[in-house]
Amino acid sequence: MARPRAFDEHHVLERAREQFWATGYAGTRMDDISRATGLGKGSLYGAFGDKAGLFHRVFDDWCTAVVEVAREHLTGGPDAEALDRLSGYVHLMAENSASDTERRGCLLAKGAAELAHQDPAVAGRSAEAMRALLALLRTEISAAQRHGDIDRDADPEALAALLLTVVRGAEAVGKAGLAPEALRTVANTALGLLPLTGGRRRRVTERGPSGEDQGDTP
Amino acid sequence: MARPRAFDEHHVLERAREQFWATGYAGTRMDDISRATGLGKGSLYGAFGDKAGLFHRVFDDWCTAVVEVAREHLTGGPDAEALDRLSGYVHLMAENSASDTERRGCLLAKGAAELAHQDPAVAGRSAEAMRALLALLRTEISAAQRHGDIDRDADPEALAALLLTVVRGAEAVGKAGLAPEALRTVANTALGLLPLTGGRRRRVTERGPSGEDQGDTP
DNA sequence: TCAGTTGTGGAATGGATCGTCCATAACGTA
DNA sequence: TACGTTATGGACGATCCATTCCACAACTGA
Repeated sequence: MARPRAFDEHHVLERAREQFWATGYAGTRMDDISRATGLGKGSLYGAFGDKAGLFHRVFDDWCTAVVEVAREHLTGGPDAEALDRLSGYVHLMAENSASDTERRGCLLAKGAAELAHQDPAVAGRSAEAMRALLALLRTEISAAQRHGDIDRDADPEALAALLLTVVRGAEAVGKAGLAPEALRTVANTALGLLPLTGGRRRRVTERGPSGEDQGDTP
Repeated sequence: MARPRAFDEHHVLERAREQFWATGYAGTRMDDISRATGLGKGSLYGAFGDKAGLFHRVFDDWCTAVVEVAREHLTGGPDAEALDRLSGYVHLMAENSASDTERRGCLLAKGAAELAHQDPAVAGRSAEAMRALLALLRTEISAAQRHGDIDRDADPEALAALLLTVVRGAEAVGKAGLAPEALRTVANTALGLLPLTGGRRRRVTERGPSGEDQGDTP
């Protein structure tokens, strides 16, 4: 009963995200979102409460997506390929940061930077995402250790925290203006320094034509 | 001739920085700054132009300070202590991020996150700071290689980029909510994975009571 | 001491912005 | 088809905010 919504909520959130992503929370006007989505203020406020509510919804969805990407790339395969999955994920994230020529960065980082200090909901949600990413990385590192690719004596929690820091750090330094090639190098360097065992051991930090791919992962 | 300024510019910039740091660029009102500094609008605009000008000034000073801290910790010593200087710097930065319980993060990261996409001045200044930090780290890594502490075959540029990413990444994940102990661990892990030589080789990634300091640097 | 110049604080201004309100539209149900 | 309910969109009100303006203060040089 009653009139049904004429808009696709998912589509509206997507447009709203574009706005918040480009100009931040405080820098985005509800009129911008109204124009970008084609929705009138009445519908916007009726559906999402207020500006903060809309942002929380967008931010929450983004955090979910970030963790989901990690989950897709890191889980669901044999231990024998765990190291390749880790490598693939780290390279993918570095490539994302490197190819972000517009310097928009990641909304998770941007939102946390702008609001974590003032908004407990944002602070909590971003912290939850960090914990989830850390857990996914730790699980894969343990898998690679089980298969003997990574030194069994290494602390998986510590290595996971390092890789998470490298991935998020690449985003940060990329946004701050470090050259894209340098970001790709960072992924190679970090992966090359992991305490690998036997046949997996490599020396990706050797001098040479910089930025070349070691060919182990896309 | 003419009436002299009654305020200390340095002091005013300090207070303005506190405001921008806490609430970001768009989230800070000139009234806030007027109240925080005790300066009337007339003086504020007379001295700094407008809001953007004031922010640029604050941001520029902050970037200078960030690079200066690195310079103080990384330069001016014998090659024999280069590795210790690197270790000290990375630990210091991680500790800074870990002890930032208010989640304010670093103004360099916060400003770049909010404005790099829209403001070329901010984008340029942050990129310049990144290049300067990278150069300082590379120089010290080369010094440690000359002295034989770090593997001479390693690419100093790549290792510098990695350490920069770890340092800035620690700030980012800390702001996003990763546990402070994890940040301290990250510094140890990253330093422990550097391709050290002979007597300098350590195994800081071994499992054990997590977060313990290896005792090599404050 | 007087004139000229620059600094100071806060009121005033004009435009932007969040959120509300309301007349109307679109649907299910009786 | 008539009615109750929810959606829509844009005008509107109240506030906020960056910037300007101005009357006055403080200082220097003559």
